[in-house]
Amino acid sequence: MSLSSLVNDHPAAPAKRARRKEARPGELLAAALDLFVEKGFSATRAEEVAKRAGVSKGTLFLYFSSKEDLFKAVVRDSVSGRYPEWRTEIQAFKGSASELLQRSMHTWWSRYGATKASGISKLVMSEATNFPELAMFYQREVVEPGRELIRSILQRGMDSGEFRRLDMKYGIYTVLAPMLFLLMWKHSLGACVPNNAPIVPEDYITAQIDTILHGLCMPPAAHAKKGNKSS
Amino acid sequence: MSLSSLVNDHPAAPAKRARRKEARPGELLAAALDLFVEKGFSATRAEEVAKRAGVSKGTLFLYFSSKEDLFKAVVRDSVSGRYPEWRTEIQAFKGSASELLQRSMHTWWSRYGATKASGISKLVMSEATNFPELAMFYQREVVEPGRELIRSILQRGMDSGEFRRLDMKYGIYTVLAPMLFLLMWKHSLGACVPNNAPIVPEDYITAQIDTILHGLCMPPAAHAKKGNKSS
Amino acid sequence: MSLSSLVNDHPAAPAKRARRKEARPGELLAAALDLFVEKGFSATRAEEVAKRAGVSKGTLFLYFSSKEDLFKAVVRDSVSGRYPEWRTEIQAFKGSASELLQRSMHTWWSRYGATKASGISKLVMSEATNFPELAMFYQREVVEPGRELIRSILQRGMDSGEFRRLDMKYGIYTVLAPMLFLLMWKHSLGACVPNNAPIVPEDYITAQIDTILHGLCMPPAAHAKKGNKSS
Amino acid sequence: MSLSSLVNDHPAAPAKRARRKEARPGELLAAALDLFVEKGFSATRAEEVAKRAGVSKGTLFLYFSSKEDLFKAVVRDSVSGRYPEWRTEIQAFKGSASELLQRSMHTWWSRYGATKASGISKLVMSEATNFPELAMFYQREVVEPGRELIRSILQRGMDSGEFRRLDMKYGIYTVLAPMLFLLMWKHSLGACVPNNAPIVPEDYITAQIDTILHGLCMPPAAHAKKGNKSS
DNA sequence: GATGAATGAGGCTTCATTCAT
DNA sequence: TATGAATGAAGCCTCATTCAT
Repeated sequence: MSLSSLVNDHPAAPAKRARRKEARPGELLAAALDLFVEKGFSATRAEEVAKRAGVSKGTLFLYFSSKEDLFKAVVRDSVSGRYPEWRTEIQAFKGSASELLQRSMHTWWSRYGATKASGISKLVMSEATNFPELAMFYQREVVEPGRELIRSILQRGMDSGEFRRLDMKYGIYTVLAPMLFLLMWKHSLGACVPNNAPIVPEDYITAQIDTILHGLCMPPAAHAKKGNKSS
Repeated sequence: MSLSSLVNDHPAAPAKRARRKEARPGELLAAALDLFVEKGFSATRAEEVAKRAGVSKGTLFLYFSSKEDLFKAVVRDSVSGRYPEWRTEIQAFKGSASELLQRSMHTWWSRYGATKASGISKLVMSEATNFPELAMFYQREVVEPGRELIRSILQRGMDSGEFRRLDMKYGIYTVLAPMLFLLMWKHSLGACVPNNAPIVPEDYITAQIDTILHGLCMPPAAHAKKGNKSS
Repeated sequence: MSLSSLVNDHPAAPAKRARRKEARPGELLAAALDLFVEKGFSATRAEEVAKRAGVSKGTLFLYFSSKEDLFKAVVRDSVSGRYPEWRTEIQAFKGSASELLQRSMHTWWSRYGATKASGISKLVMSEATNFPELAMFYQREVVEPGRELIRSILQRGMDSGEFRRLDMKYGIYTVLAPMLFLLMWKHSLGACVPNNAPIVPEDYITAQIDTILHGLCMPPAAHAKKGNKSS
Repeated sequence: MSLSSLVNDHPAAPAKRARRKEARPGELLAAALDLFVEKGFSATRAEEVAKRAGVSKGTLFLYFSSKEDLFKAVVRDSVSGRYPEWRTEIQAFKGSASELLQRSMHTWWSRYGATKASGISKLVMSEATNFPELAMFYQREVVEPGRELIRSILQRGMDSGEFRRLDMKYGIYTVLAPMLFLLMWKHSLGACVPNNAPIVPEDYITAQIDTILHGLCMPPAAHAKKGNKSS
């Protein structure tokens, strides 16, 4: 199973030889991705992007008419159409819905969340109000399909009787929220606040899955001595 | 129970000329809150804040020594500084931990999440890497105390046997993640994407609480007796 | 003998009792003198002057129409008409011209150069090009009379045969240059450069007088073995 | 003997469009020198320097990271950095110490004092207290080496028996003071006061040398044989 | 007269963007 | 195409000066 990356990894470099002109936009996008993720939109200097891409400032504007344009291109470029593949893998999964959910979330982290590329999601959320058009694009191309995937996993559990019947509209967020929270955390406070007990993403996810699946409350079978919600 | 006002309510200016030194900081803070939430920290122009507060550029710097200082003041004014009260109310709460959790989350929303002030949390997460000092300030003044509050609720449930024993370190995020996700959503994608099925915060929270408490899985023994959302 | 101060010392305070309105300008001038000398014209803040004078910023502008105006007033105020007195004392001096020169220079230092008030001379030289009118005033009121005094001392020495006959026009600078140099040094580089061998004004003056009177060269009587200028 | 050029002579720009990166710093330095000397450091506007150099405000900061940096560059360019050459020439001089002193002082004037660059010395003394770092820079780069040069001349005269033995610490000022005084005079009072008998620098220096070497007093033995200015 | 809150021109500096080469 | 020097609008902040109280 390979819930492959949601972000293009610019395989550009044909063989590291006679590439140049054709590779330019890709190199610029890669450099811009790095810097936007690292420093945010407004703190990223056009010249720095150019330098990291190995070209001059002027060249950058040959390919992108403005810094905003570059940013939009980075976001658009980062979205790859790998959902079909992912969807296929999920559908092909043999095992319980719980297992599928576990696998999916951990894989999502290792393939996407842990990647620098995940910074794009953080970036889009951060800059959404300044780039509404981009937000809509991202919503349409990334969020909705992702939601759909989560929905399919939950549906599978409900259909099999493994999961309780929940309002699907909000049930999806049970999975989505912890993941996006982790992303945001990693790229914001977690990245700049010294912390003696930092979040270990794998442990975090494991713990979240446990609660997502079984809840905080003692199971009713355990005849809770006291404190049960309805007792 | 009244988790009293989590947010300052800057009342309208006294008259026209009568507004004096005492009112200025509040007016500036209110204007700054509006603009920071609306456009982000970097994109907000000091002069614009002043103008919205009805004063000149220079006046702003009479009350806040720098834009960053202004931001800190907004955070303090809008977000932190109310924890002691909230803490007291939580400790005074009579009822099960589940009920406390429910009340706390709903109240958190109505008193903070639903207000403009909540945009600050989104803002800090968005701009944290550019303003590490601000991020640390927020971490210290807002995040840590908030975590402590959640911890106290969960501990109460565990002590009473109502909640399962969880690793507290990650257990906290079970509560924190859905709330911060909602905030981010509201202020980023949710704010600029037309949606025919928008998240209704109260319903979202209700649903999240249900899952947090009971999990997605069917309870092992109690055959479908509970867990149906509509039952 | 008292070659009294060239600068007014604001004897203002009538008896430290019912002074206020009448004393204001004087207090402001005194405060401004301090600060201008200490920090220069442009680095001195109007508000700081007011604060040191114990009044509000507005009051300052009640008495002086602008910061430039204040500066001019400070300089004009600092010039007192004590030359007649000084002149008298010099004329009354009994002793050789050499002794008179020595006494005059040392006294000049202790009564004026060592005083904070000497900063005015430095200030005028520093700001001369920005305040030409002030420079002319100072030239007329301070420099010319001072030059006249030096001239009288030198003339006395020449008349008595004690001094060589020199072109008086430039001879004056033999005395003036070392003194003004000391002033400048004290208030500029000497004031802000850490120095393990700082100039001790009294020693400096003593040494300068020695050279002024006897020159660097070995006296001809000593049958200079070699290196004599004209030998 | 040729105490070669103490000052950079920024030759005119090559053409009109051809002036490129190599010429810019020199043009900016020349413009800055003009303005700093003319108006002082604080009163000189960065934009004005740029305009006089024929470039835009932004270009200035392409070459100098700040106004202070620009000033340091002016100092380096106009004043220091020529000492080694000068030192060599002094050491190579064949003749008496008196002659060396004469030549050095007159040359110092024609090569430095008479040029615009000398305004820098006046400027530093004027603004030293406001820019301590600048003052220290000047002290280190200009004053100390200059003092060393004077010391070497005096030492030579003492070693040869031509000069009396003096405390070197203060002896240096015998030479330094008249020169710095002349500089100050030229750029402050002398520059803005109409004068019907202005100082003629060459005559001033000649006269000062005479006194420095032989003093004001009649030589003890040689009855008026020398010391007359015109003899 | 006295106050001190308010003003706003103006300074330094940054940086996206242009354009001559 | 590519370059990188040049531009200049715009941002933050200061502070002399004004003016309502």
